[in-house]
Amino acid sequence: MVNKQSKIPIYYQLEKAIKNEIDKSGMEPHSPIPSEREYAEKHGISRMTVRQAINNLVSQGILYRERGRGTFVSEQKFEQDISQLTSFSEDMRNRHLTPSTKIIKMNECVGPSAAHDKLKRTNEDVIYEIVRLRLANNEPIALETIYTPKKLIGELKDHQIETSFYHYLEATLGLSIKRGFQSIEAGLANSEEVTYLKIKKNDPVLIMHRISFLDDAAGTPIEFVKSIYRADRYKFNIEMNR
Amino acid sequence: MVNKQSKIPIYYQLEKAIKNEIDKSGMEPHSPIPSEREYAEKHGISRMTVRQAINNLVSQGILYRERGRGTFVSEQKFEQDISQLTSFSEDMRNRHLTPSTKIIKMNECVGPSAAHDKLKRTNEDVIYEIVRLRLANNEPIALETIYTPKKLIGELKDHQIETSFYHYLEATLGLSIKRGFQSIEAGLANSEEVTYLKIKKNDPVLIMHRISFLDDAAGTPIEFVKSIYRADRYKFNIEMNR
DNA sequence: GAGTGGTCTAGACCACCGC
DNA sequence: CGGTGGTCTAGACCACTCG
Repeated sequence: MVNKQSKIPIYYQLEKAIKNEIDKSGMEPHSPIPSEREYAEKHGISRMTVRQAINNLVSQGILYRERGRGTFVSEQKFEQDISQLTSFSEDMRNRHLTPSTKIIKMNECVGPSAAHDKLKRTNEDVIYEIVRLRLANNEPIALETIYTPKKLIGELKDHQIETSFYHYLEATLGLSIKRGFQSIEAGLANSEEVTYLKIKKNDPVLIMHRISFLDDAAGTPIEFVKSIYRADRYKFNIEMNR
Repeated sequence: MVNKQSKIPIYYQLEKAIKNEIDKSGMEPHSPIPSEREYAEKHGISRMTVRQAINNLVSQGILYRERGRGTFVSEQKFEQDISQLTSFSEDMRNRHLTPSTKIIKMNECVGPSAAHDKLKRTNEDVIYEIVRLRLANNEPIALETIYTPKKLIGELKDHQIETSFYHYLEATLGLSIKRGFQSIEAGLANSEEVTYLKIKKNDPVLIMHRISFLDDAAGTPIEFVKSIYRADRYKFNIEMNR
């Protein structure tokens, strides 16, 4: 029930109440909720206020309207989760595979370099170069090179990057990643890649570049990554809206 | 100026008018637009109607509000446009290239086939198979095969698919595409691809598969596409959120 | 205090759907 | 036909910002 004396806006109370109703009473997708006029009368509020509550739920993808028919519970609640930035480890777990990591090498570099440029660092800044072999169910899938500024990461030990780098950034350092730009190309494996990925010379590979940015006002670049994926073991899946 | 007699909703007219104002008059980010009451008085409409127009622009990321201060032009206009489903033609224009198309062949097929399965069609349904060579600045970029159900598309003529298939679906047929699933792999060019794309045997290529769905309640599959991109001329760019 | 956006009311007419 | 959501009005009071 909504409380008209409360400082909390009525539309907001109603929004939460409707959401609760759907979750608790286990309403099926495509089943109708009461009409706007019913809600208005039941709570003794204006229909426009009811509409504001329902509008919010519609834009959250929880409800949908059909003119002349009514308002219904949506099927998919997570329209926002489309095309999410994921780490290799998360990606593999989504595919029901077990990720693991083998560190090939770790260097500290000063500029100038492409990585200094991409990460918007001065040439004096130290940047880690970390090369890791990524495996799924113990099969090599990708050879990955991460560049990340020491100033933001601090001293790095091997064991900290033996699992998920994203997890380390987020859980241990408390950094929050906001977004990233990826590009995906095709190419042929070079001799180093052939060795680590256990494929043949000139086998096709997917080449992924990514720059990720922190969720701060400046949108600070936090990592620049180049990954080489075995084409016979990996493909990118993307859901897109129009 | 809004027309109160028009069948087009006032809020929608105003929404477009404000958007135009911002684009045309080259308003800078963070500069204020007129207040809601000003718009209401100027057009002789209710403030609630003005709010509906502005709300839409806010949710599109074009404007932002600050309580007690006003409504302002946003910095980034296209937060929503992340990872958008785009046609080849749109994609090329975004890259400042001129797209063109050469139709290789067009068949009508009945099932069973993988396309019938993907498009959720019965074996009796006729499905178009359209093979097109896609060029940018007259250079071959991709060899594309589209499967689309005749039931939804109607009779197809060559000239209707010489430009953008999406444009034909949307502008001519009035179909609205909601979302699509894409996968991106790497592979080696086969002899047919070599010929059309003017590359060498065993050159690397990007293989893209896509299924797109209509914006109806059922989410009807409207196209299943396989595209082979020249790896030396094309890469996919994706912006992702976390 | 004047102006802004945020919330809310109590109506109204319309287009559309399903019976 | 009655019920639905879509649009719109002409007000109102509030919380907030700024000079």
